[in-house]
Amino acid sequence: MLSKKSQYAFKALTYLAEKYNEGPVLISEISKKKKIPLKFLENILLELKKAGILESKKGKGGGYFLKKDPSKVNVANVIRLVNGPIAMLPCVSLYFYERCKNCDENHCGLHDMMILVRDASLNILEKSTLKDLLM
Amino acid sequence: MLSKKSQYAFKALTYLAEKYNEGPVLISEISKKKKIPLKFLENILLELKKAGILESKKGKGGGYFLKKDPSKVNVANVIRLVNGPIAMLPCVSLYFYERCKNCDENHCGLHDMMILVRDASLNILEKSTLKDLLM
DNA sequence: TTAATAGTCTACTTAGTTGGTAGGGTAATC
DNA sequence: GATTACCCTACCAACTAAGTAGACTATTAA
Repeated sequence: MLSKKSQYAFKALTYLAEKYNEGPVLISEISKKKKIPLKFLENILLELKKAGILESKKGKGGGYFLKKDPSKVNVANVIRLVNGPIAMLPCVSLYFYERCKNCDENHCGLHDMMILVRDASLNILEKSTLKDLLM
Repeated sequence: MLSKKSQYAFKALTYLAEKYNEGPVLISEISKKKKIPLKFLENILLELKKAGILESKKGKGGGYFLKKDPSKVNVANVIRLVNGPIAMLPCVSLYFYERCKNCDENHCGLHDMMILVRDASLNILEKSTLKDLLM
């Protein structure tokens, strides 16, 4: 399941996507409009900035804004960043791989099945961008 | 991600699937062969029994065994039972549905995308059984 | 019929994560 | 140079995951 943090992140990102190229948006505005706790949102936006998805401007007239066009921001990457692995097992994760203990990956039915599930999910998430989330 | 508990459950179930129709198997045997903490495994097997997946026999010569043929035990159901929802959001879950707060499901791009992901995953998990996990 | 066996139950512990809050510091504009 | 608004550190309560302890109960073979 996606954490609340992830859901907040997507709400904030879609809000910023709607206002792309309209200049910086205040944290407090996003917080109010999307009903996200202000200080919690601060952390999330900061993290997104450090990951290169958002950009910010300080001082009067400052705020946050998307660094790239919404159609260039990949949904799978946002999930990995804020929520963690997409795969259901560490031993089938592409970005958070960990070897299985007590289990030979070459002879594990669960392993193989989870690769199928991962690829089915990624097939959708990797192709989707922030733009696709707008309605 | 699947919890350790879920991974243990699948290891135990596949072990029992391999020994289907060979009579009851001791918790201690499964624990030793699959390297699962004994008391933890006890809880898991009991839960699987209460859910109607396993059957048990007490006393000498007792143990646990599959109630149905491995090809009749659905992987998706085991995950729901031991791990919880398969969907990435409560508002798109079939068995653990919860309405979204502050968000209209009919006008939410994330909602729609997560339905696609859910269906792609279920398409694999609902069709798979314990038999498919054997190698 | 009783002793050994083996599952069942209740309760606890410990560590880590989630979802926040508080409050001050620092940098950029007007 | 004051104000604005981001940035950072720390803290907290509630919950979940993972595992442990120990007693209890039912079965069955001798």
